Amino acid sequence: MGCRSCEKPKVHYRKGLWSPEEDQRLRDFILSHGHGCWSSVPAKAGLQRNGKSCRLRWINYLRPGLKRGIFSAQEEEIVMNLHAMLGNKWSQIAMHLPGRTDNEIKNYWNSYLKKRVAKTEPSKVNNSASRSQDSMSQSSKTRQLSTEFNSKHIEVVELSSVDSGQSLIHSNAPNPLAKVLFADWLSVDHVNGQSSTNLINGSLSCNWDFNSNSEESMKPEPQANAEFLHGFGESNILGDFQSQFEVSGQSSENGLFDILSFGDHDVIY
DNA sequence: AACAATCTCAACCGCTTAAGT
DNA sequence: TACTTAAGCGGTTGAGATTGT
Repeated sequence: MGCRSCEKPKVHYRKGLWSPEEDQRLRDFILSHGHGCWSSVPAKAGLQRNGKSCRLRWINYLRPGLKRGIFSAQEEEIVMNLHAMLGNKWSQIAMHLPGRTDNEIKNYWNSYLKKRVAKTEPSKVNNSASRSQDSMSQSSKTRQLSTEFNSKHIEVVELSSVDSGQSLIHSNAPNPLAKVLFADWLSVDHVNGQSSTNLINGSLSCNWDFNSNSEESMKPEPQANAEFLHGFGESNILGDFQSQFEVSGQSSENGLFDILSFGDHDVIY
């Protein structure tokens, strides 16, 4: 992973909250060039931030596909159930909540859900995260997690391997390209038949049906597609990717595009 | 109205892991 | 094989907002 091309200029990095200008610079840069090596992004984008800060800002705030706003009851339930099974594995929990970041889930848990759960079932909370549970009950519990977001179906990956400490994500040799691709867009990287995204002959298809009564379900920004997929330009992934989605020319005020709708919670960029 | 307490959430920190040299 | 470095993750912090007194 070492990246020789990454310069390390001795600059005094800015800290603290990001200004709208910084956001715009970072967003513009990544959408047109991709992030590549994060440590080189600040210099190239003209930002006085370190790469880590840029990466975090992108992932938690600027990245297309992020769903902001309050958690739905279904999302809450998913978080609580997954936390009961996984503990503080926020990134794994986030995989099952498209558009939510691990940071967001973590904050939501710490500020709200933890207290709520503690109030309702104190004894259960104390034990749940650290102790393995009956695998059969976990399995059935997991199936209950197949959740509908206001009639829009999301199938949650089965968690039957949690007891043994195995990865939550079923790995039927997923294509790493597709994995990165979707992880970048949506933090969803379970790319097998159990999940909502499928890998077919090296290309990526999307079966999400969050919004079956509209055409808004998946609309990656067209120009960003090509540039955003840094390092993937020579594969056929891009073409496949583009062909899978109906590309909309509609843009929002800030120059980005509607990507997803989740029931009542439309995501606007 | 003023202050304190509490809450929220963006961002930082430090550690671990993976991969390049 | 050891070293280096980027990326990822979870814990923590702190500023601003909100609520209570």
